[in-house]
Amino acid sequence: MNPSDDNSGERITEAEQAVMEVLWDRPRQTAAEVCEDVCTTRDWSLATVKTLLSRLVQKGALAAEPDGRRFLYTPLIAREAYVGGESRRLVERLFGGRAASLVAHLAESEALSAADLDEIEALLKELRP
Amino acid sequence: MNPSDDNSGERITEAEQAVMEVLWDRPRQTAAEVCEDVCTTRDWSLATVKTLLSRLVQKGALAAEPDGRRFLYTPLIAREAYVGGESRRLVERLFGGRAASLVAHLAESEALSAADLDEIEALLKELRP
DNA sequence: GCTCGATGATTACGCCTGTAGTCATTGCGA
DNA sequence: TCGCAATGACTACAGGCGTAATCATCGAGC
Repeated sequence: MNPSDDNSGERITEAEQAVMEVLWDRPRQTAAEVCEDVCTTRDWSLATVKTLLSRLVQKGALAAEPDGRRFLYTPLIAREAYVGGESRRLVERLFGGRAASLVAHLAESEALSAADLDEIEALLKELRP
Repeated sequence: MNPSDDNSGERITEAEQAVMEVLWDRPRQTAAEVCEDVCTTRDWSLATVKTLLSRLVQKGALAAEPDGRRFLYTPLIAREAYVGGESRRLVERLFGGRAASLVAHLAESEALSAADLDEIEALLKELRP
């Protein structure tokens, strides 16, 4: 089992993910800083960001480190873990847990470019000498 | 663009998907028949299944063909299209649209068994002669 | 013809989510 | 020291989702 596989219960929603992304990109930011980044792209108000930050702290996805009278927010779960969890969930839901089926589907539906195929092939070679 | 890419707006939720699955498996079933299948696995009441069927018809995901005083339900969107849509959405959300990254992630996080890797390898060979 | 059971439609309701306003506090500058 | 501006906490609220009860209807059998 991986550490940082803290997939403990609480789901992270799409809006929440947007907030996580900016903190994964650079941890220890204030609410205002996070907003500066995400409020432009998603057209949110600062209040919205604060709510999402609170919910994420409540869910144990973020740590809030006091810094004077405000907080610096830092992810407690790694992006790796989140991405892994979501991927596994999708594979489970849509392909009965068979990840190869997902790859097959992507390939057949032309979601994979020739370059993608190259990349995957290289990956396979690397994974087993 | 594929036909049956009727990804027209309306999202299908997880509960709804369970209903779709049994109709993808065998189309033209009544509410009672669908329930017979899904009510055991998900522990639902017939009423719940009927609600989900109604919502799916409303969303344009199912056709309701009158059969006497009841309906036979049939998927209007192909499972392929649904699976493709969901997969693309995930790749977009988590990997910035780069499907190869998803495969890489699955491989590195050991979500892919040796058998999976074999299968993918065979797939690649098949995809390009 | 009339009642009963099956069936779809309607309504319900609590929780989650997205989005945001307001309130209370508190550190900082004047 | 005192008021202000920044900040997190609390509250709000509409819409979607999961789950289900109830209602209205209609066909079949007596």
